[in-house]
Amino acid sequence: MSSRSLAYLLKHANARLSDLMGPALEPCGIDSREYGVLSVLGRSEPMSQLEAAQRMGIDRTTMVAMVDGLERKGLVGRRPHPADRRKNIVEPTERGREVLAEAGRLVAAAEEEFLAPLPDADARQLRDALERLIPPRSDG
Amino acid sequence: MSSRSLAYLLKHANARLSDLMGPALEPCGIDSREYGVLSVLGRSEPMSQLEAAQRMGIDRTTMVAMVDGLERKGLVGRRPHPADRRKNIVEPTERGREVLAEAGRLVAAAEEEFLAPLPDADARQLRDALERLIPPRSDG
DNA sequence: TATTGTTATACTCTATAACTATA
DNA sequence: TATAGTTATAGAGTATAACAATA
Repeated sequence: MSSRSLAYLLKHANARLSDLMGPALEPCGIDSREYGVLSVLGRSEPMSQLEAAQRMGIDRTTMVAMVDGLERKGLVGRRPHPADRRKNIVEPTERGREVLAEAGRLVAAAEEEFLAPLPDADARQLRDALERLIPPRSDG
Repeated sequence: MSSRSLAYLLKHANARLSDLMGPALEPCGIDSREYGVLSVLGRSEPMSQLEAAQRMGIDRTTMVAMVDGLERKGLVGRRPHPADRRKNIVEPTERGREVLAEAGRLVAAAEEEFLAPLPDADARQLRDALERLIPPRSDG
């Protein structure tokens, strides 16, 4: 009866991982939200701002600000979509890909630290369970 | 390589559960944050605002506003601590306990819906894993 | 007319700093 | 001097509404 609620646990799990990721990413000059955007933009086919926003489950107006920031840092570039000039294709720059690669290693380490209290099998199962609870947006 | 990050999964798990809990609690006239405060205040010994805040991992200034809201709704009452008049003892009213009981049922149903994609054993293991990742504040 | 990007704006949640009263 | 509650304020993160360009 005194067990903590699932909402509490998820909220604080989130907070704890953020607390690990923020400092971990500092050497890269990006925060965890920017890492999220960069990894979406860098890991598959070129996509528009709207597509990227939808894949992350954030609003397109939020994506504008995120891309602005990453562009100022020289990590992504905008160019018009050749077939539909309403759209911006947003892609990581060369430097952006380097940062993404390094950030990926740092994030993996942070996740590992976060999951350290769990045996490997339990950590894998936690991830699997969350994957099943959160259906992918379009592809994944 | 295209697997979604743990941060993404936790953030969206959080969001999905909130989306379920908000509407579920509407008949009670409270939101999920108020439910959290109410359940902390109702489930163990009487405690001060600061103790409640610490147990929830939120700031004492945030707790002021939460207790204000619950007090306006007639769900909790403040009274001075008999031995230390700097402290407020905050306790659910009779109506507050009724609301808490009903809200507890609604939240349990919302959690069940959230966890529906998982077999019972996996759902239990998810909760256990999160418990181990998030150390309790003082007792639990 | 609908969609994409953009801007301006507002809202939610939370914390920090400073004050009051008590200890 | 330190602690508990309070207030005023500010910041982060997000979304909504309205506009321009394009489809």
